[in-house]
Amino acid sequence: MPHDTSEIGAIGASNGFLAGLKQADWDLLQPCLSHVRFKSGDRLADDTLGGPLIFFHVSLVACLQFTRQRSGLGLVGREGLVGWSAVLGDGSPDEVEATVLMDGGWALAISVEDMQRACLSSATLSLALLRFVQSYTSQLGWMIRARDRGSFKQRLCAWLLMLHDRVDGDFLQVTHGGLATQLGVRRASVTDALHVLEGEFCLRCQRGIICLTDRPQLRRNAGLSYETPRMAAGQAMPLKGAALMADARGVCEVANV
Amino acid sequence: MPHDTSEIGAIGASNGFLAGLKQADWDLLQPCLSHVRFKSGDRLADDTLGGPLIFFHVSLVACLQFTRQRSGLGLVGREGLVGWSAVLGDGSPDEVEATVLMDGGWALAISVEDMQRACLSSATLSLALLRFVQSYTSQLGWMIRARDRGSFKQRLCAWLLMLHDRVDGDFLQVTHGGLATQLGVRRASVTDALHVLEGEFCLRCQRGIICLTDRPQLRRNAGLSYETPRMAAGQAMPLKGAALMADARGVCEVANV
DNA sequence: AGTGCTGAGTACGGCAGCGTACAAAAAAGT
DNA sequence: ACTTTTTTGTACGCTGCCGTACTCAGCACT
Repeated sequence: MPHDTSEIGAIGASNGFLAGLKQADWDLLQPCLSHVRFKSGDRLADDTLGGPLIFFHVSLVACLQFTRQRSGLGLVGREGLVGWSAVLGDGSPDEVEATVLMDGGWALAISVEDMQRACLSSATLSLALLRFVQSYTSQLGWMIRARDRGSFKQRLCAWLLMLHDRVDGDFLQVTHGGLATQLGVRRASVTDALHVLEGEFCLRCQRGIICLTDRPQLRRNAGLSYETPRMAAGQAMPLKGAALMADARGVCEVANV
Repeated sequence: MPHDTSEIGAIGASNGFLAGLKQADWDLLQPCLSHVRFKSGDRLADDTLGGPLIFFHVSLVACLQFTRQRSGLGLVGREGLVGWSAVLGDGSPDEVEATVLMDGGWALAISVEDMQRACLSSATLSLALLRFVQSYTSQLGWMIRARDRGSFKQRLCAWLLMLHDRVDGDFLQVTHGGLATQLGVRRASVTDALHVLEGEFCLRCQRGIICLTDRPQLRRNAGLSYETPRMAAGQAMPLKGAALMADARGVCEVANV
């Protein structure tokens, strides 16, 4: 579905990766972009349109996981893209799949061939891609640390905050069961931990919805596992609340985590 | 494979990343390389020589971890390099540090400026870098999954195999305590698990040394957490034993993991 | 109003891995 | 030969999270 380029141009600015590109690189990609709408549970898969695609998220959040595995690996929202590994052109099917988390989202898509062509013709574009993947590795790394050192409550807070950063408003459309899958624990564990957090007035739960009410307290709970990868992605992601970067250090010192 | 009569040329071929470069890219890097020797416990840090450096491992294995954190993130051996994040030039000090695992290793070093210059002038070089980082994310991802789904014994096997792949011979120069740090568990847990594996005749322990004696059995223990990231890195890493890729599927089916 | 489904609350036994601690054995230093 | 340091062996109680299972409350569809 080709679209008016001016429209896409305006929209491109709302994806962190695209917005961060040099003008020349943006000009390379823009003609190839089309936009696609998704709903919760959709997979950002290769075969949505004709060939394999890469998606730049505009208003959706996807969780990544290995195909057929249940562990969640990380989140990608409007700061980035999914499908990048296809650019390398091993031809092998992507071992990671992305699933849309909430309704009402959409993204800009580009075919893998177009992206490859663009990357091969622009080193700065390739490096921009590398920068994004680098921030993703930071996210992965901290997830590992969180599993080693942290309690489940900590990880839960970090995950909720990461999602919150990538969404408009304070309402997260997720179920306890969904969280459990992402975080690799029992559904009951999620319910319990959420009740604790509700007791700390960090959030409120309704059926299928979690409303964050006290971000600072959540961040204190989450500790570095949230702060660090957020800083890595921060340049490309509009931050929630004011002066968040500035007081990251303070938050962590208080929490001593 | 790039070739050259000079010493560094011959040596470059023994680093998986460098060996996989196109001739033109290799020509860009080669004049800037110098080699550096390390011993166990050294950090592959920015200030080893004058400025910040990137290291292509030739005969050493480094474990990555967040600075001042004890969780091990992953291993990089002669298939790759460390310090890549500096190429992106955020200027911020690398949040990840690399520590040399065993004695008698050395690497080729290049200054960050030289590497940046080379990457900016060659999209294929940048993409090669991206490919390596991509294989690293695979390693990280499977570490996460291993922590969610697997037992500690599984993770231990995977880690030993990953190290084994990156080393000459069957002797791993690591202590139980070192393993514990890397894997984020108690030293006693390592000792116990190793005894179990010794009972299965997978390996033998001496003081400070572990000798692997039954790789297939270890792989059966490790499951996909080892097989998959190895395939991702495999192109750049000389594989240990014969026909390893071919029977990966078989191993995993038997293990049902 | 009736039916069915998904999401959430709650419980209980079990176990893997933790924290801590202490001692023996092997290597290294003097 | 003696001391010091590092590495390994082993134990005991604890706890966070698991697996399972059953019930109840919202919401959708007819």
